Amino acid sequence: MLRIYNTLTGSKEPFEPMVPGTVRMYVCGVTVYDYCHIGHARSALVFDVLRRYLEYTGFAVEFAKNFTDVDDKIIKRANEQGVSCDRITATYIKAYYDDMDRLGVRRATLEPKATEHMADIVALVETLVAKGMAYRVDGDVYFQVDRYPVYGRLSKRKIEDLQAGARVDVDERKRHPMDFALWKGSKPGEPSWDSPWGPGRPGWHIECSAMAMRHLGETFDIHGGGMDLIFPHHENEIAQSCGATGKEFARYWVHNGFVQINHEKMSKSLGNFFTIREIFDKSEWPDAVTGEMLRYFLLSTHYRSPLDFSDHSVAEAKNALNGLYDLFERLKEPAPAHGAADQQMRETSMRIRQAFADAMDDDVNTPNAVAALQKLRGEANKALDAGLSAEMRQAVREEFRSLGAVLGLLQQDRWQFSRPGSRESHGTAAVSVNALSDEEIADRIAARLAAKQSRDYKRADQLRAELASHGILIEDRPDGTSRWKR
RNA sequence: GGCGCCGUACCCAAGUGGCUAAGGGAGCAGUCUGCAAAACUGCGAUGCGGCGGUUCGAACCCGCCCGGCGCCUCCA
Repeated sequence: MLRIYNTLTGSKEPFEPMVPGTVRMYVCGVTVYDYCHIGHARSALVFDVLRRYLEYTGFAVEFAKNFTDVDDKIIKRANEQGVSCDRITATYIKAYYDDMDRLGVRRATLEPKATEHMADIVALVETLVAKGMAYRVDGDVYFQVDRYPVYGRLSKRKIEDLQAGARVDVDERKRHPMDFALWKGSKPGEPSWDSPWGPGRPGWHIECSAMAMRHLGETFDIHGGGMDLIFPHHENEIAQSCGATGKEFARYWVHNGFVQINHEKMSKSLGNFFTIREIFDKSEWPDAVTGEMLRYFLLSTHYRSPLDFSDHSVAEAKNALNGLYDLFERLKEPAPAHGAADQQMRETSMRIRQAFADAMDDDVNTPNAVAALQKLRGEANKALDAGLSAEMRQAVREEFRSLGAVLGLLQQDRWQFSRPGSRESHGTAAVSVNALSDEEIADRIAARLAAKQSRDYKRADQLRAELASHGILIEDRPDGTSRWKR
């Protein structure tokens, strides 16, 4: 059974959904005003993997991930570029999908947008006003923090401490410095929607409450996001949601750690961030970075730990992945009907499947899950030396496929993995310029084989060098034939 | 000032009271090979930032110290 760390209680807890067999989870998505960076990638990946694992263990998952498409930063960006907010959000939603597709992040089952839930948002604010938990000031509506007595229970802060440490300019109209906007009256030229308090737009926190409740119910299972959302965003979501319904909002709060650069948080102000597309587009053959490499890298650290991004780390991920794909090539070799190591391999495979599940059950310990996969690689290579039947080879390949699918890894064939120009790259011509066709490669390999047979090793090495210059590596089999890889 | 996190081999990274401290990458040596690649085998922390303490027993618990970081303000 899955045990997961719940920020609300500060401990790992056995995970049991409210409705047996179905998990309802909500994850804070992105504000669509710019390209996603690796930090966004990590967050998306963590919850993508959690969702995949829940499905793997048999749950149906209702997974909502929102797009924040009304926001100060969007308005600012639109004004800077002299285009509409809709134009900005459409552009970056498209970019988001492109990036996520390359990372292999699956679509959520529900992807609500704030602009499409104004009625829900307004209704929720009205409820809070009616209950005396929110008050109106001019065209704005604020949530009154001290009307929610357990405010601070998620982030373990006391209102008094916050007050003492507050560095933000306090809006004098607020009754308490920590009160936050549910509804903001709009200034001329800003996008706005009608409301009982005049034209305006929602505050940042209210949209998530309204959309989560609309799609998943007043109480649902998992709510996720980056660590930095614990306060104030998720704290405020809890206050306004629980304040409105009198019920618990999300039962398990899950937060992922940051991606860092040289041990510092990536941030725009430090100028040390990398966008996902930049990493893909700047990398060049033969060191091209693929989505799978980034995935492997991001999953090789536990989701709650900080993780340092560097080219070196991604290269290590690539090498680790390489060993796996080399094994797959071996598994494809012609094989006899019976193998001496079949039985042993079958048992090993089962044992590792269990180890993999144990790792994932332990608060989604992907580094251990990956280690299990690597362990299987070693065992499979050994079994191959001892003798594996064609059937068993296929079974081993299937094992990698099914476990890999939980992490979103190992779903490709070697060829697709190491040839970014073919499938991963989006219209990059550079890679294919000096690439050889399969036929040309086959011709040269045949020529080399002939040279080898006539003991003309000089010619054979020459042909191998030529292929190498095109990024083709030759591996000779024991029987004298060769396989190749890019 | 408040709340919290991290420090494990050359690098990345699991392990959070009790078998020889996972796994990967890099390196070195060996087997195999015309050579190479791949694969396999072996080597690699008597020690887990430091010093004390608790315990039969600690990388894991407690205290202090050193070093690094995060949140408290938009932020994955």
